[in-house]
Amino acid sequence: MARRPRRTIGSLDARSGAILRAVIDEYIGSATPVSSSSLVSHYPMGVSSATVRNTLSDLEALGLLSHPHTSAGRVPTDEGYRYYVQVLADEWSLPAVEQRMIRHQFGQVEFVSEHWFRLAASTLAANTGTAGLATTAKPQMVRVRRIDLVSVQDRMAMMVVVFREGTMKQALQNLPDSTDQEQLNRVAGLLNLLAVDRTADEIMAALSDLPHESQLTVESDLLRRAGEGLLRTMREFDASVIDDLFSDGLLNVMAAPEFDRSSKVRQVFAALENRAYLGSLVESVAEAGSIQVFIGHENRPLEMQDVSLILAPYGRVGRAVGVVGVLGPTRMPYAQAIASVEFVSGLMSELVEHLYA
Amino acid sequence: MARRPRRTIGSLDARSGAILRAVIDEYIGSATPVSSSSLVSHYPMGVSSATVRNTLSDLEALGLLSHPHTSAGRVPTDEGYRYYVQVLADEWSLPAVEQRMIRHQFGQVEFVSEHWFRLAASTLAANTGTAGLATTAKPQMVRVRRIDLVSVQDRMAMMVVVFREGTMKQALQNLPDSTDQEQLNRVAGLLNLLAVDRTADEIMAALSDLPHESQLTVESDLLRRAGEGLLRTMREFDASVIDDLFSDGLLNVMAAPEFDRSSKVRQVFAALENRAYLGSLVESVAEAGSIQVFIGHENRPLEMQDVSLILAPYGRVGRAVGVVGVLGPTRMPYAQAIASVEFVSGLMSELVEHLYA
DNA sequence: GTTAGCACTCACATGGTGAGAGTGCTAACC
DNA sequence: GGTTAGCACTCTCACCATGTGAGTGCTAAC
Repeated sequence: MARRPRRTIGSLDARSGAILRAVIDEYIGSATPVSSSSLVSHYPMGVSSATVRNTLSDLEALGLLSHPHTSAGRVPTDEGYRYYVQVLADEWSLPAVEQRMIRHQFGQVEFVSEHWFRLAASTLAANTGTAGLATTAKPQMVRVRRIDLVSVQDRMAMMVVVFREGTMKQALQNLPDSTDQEQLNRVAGLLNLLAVDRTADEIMAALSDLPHESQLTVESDLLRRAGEGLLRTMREFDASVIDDLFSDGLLNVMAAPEFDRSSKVRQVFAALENRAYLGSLVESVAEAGSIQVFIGHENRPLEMQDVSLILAPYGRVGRAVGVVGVLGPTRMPYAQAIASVEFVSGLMSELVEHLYA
Repeated sequence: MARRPRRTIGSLDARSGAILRAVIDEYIGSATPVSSSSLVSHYPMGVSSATVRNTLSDLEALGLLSHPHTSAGRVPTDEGYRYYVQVLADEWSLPAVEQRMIRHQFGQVEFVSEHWFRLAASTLAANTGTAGLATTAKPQMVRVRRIDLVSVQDRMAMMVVVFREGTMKQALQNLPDSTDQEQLNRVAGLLNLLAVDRTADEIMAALSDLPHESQLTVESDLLRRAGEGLLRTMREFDASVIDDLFSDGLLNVMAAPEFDRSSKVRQVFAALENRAYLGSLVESVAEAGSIQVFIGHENRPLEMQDVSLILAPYGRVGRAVGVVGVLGPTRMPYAQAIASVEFVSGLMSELVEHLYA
C-alpha cells in the first residue's frame, strides 16, 4: 500500500538515500529505533519531519527499514544494511595516526607468525568494538620443506614437519623396534630426499616407487612407516579449512545491547564455535580474493542470523592464504570496520610477502 | 539468635549433615531454593517438616545455607558447598562402562599430545555438564632436546626447538647475510652440541664461554645470534604458566539458569579469559600435586565469584606437569565432577608416563 | 526433642491506568 | 505535483494495586 509508485531498490533518489543513510548511521550509534523528528534535528535536510515520515514509509515498503511497533521509530533491516554497505556508506579510511600505530605494533611483536594472528585479531577488536578474527595462512596445497625425526623414547619418535610456507606440524610415530637417533637421522635424510618440495600426492607416488620387499632392510621399513605418518599429517592439514582461528574481543560483542538476553549471548558464542560454517565462509572469501560482508540472515545457520561478518583474505594467491575479519552485531559500524579489516589484511599481506619474497 | 547452642561447623550431628547434604543434592538438581516440605517428601528422614525447618534454621545460623527471602526455601552458601565437598559428599566413581569408553576414545585419537588435551577437555565437559579445561604439560624447567635451523628466505631462518618433554617451539630468526642451508646445518650442529639437555641458564653460561672476538668467523656470529634467539624462546616458555589452555563445553555453563542475565554470562566468559588468575591456580595445583576445589567467592577475582573450579594435576612431578579440570556454576555436581576430573587426570598421567617412560 | 497448626512475609502474576513517543493521515499550502 | 502543520491513533512502558501461593517462624501441646 505504498502511496507512491515503488522504486526499485537499485535507484533510490538522493533524498531517500540520504535518509536511509542517516537512519543507519543514527541507529548504529544509538541502538534504539530512529524517529523522524530525531532525524530532522540531527541531520540538516531542509524538510520537515512529516516529509521524512513519508520517505521512511516508502523505505519500509521497499523492505529496507522496519518498525518494531506502531509508535516506535525505524530500524534498518538486513537488506537496509546491505544497501548501505554497497551503495551508501561513505568512504572511510583509518586515520594515518592509527595506521602508524598499528604498523608499529606489528613491528614490535616477535617475528613468529602466531603472534601476528593474535595481534591482527586484537587490533581489529580494539579498532571496531567488535570481535576480531584471524586464521593462519594456510597453503592451498601443502608442500614439505623439511622433516626431522627426533627420538623421544625407545620405540617412539617425534616427526617434525616444516612446510614450505613456514607452518609446522608435529606427530608422534610408533616404531617397531628400539631405534636410536643415528638411525632416525638416516631415515629422515632419505625421507627428505623423497618428500622435499612435494605435495602429499607426489610423495605417495614416490613412496610406491620404492624398491619392494626384495630389499626390505630395517631402514626401508622405517622409511615406509614414517612416510605413511607424514602423509597422514599432510592430508589432515590439507583437509582442514580453518587450521587455527584466533578471536579476540568477544566480550565487546557480548556487551552490545542487542545481546541483553543470555540466550542471545549464547548464540553469538555458538556462532563463533560453528567452525564448519566459518570454514565455508573463509574458503569462499579466499576464493573470491577480496573483502566480503555477510549480514545477518544472509548467513544460513540460525545462530548467525543476528551477527554480521566482514572477512578479507590476505597472503599470496596460489601460495599461503589466510583470512582476517570481524564478527559483530548486524548493527555494526560497517564503514569503519570495512576500512579496518582492509587495512589489516593489507598489512598481513605485506608481512607474508616479506616472509616469502 | 539461634535457639540452640551453636555447634562448630566441623561437627555437625548426623541429622544436620544429612539435611545439608539433601539440600545441596536437591539444589544441584533443581536450581531452585529447597523447602522443608520437599525435603521430607524426597528424602525419608522420619521427622516432620517442622523439625527439618528447625535444623535448616540452625544450618543457616552456621552460614552453611541462606535464604533468598522470607518465604523462599534454602540455598547453599559457598561455605555450605565447601563443607559438602570436604565432609559430606558421597564417594562417587565413574561407572566402569564410561571409564572404558573414555579409555577407548583416548586410544582412538592420534598420538599427538594436542589431541589429548582437546579430548580431555571435551570428555570432562560431556561427563559433567560443565566446561572442561586442560592445559598442556609444561616442564618445570625447559630443557632442549634438539634444534633445527631451516632456511626460509635469504636472510631469514626458522628455528625449530624440540624440548625434552615433547613440546616444540618455533621462531623466526633474522640473519645478517644471505645464508644457505648448508651453513645453517653447521650452525645448528654447533648449537645442538651446546644446548642439548640444558636449561636456559646453562645455555647462557655455555654461550658466554665461547671464544671471543679473536675468532669471529661468520659461523660463530651466526651461532651467537641463534643462541640468543633460542634463549629468548626458552625464557618465554619458562615464564608462561599456562602455555595453552583448551576449554570445551562453555555453552553448557552459559545455559545454566543462574546465568540467565547476559551480564552473568559475560562474567563466566571473562572468568575463562582471566589467564593471570587461572595461571596462578594452575601453578598452585601443580605444586600441591593433588586435586583442588575452588568454590565461588574463594576465588579472588570478581568475575570468578559465581563459578567453581575443580583442577587436578597430571604428569610426572619434577618433569612435565599439566592440569585438567572443570569450570562451572557454584551449583555443580561436585561428587561426579571430582570423580571425573580425577579419572581423566589419572588417564593423562598414564599417557604421559607411557610417553616418557 | 518433636510436632501440628497458624499467622506472617514476600515474590510473583495479573490487570488497570496514565504518560509519552512516534506514527499515519488529512487537509491546506506552495 | 511535493511539502507541511496538525491531530487522532496506537503502542510501549512504568506504575500501582491486588490477590495468591509458597514457605517460613513461632507457639503450644505432645
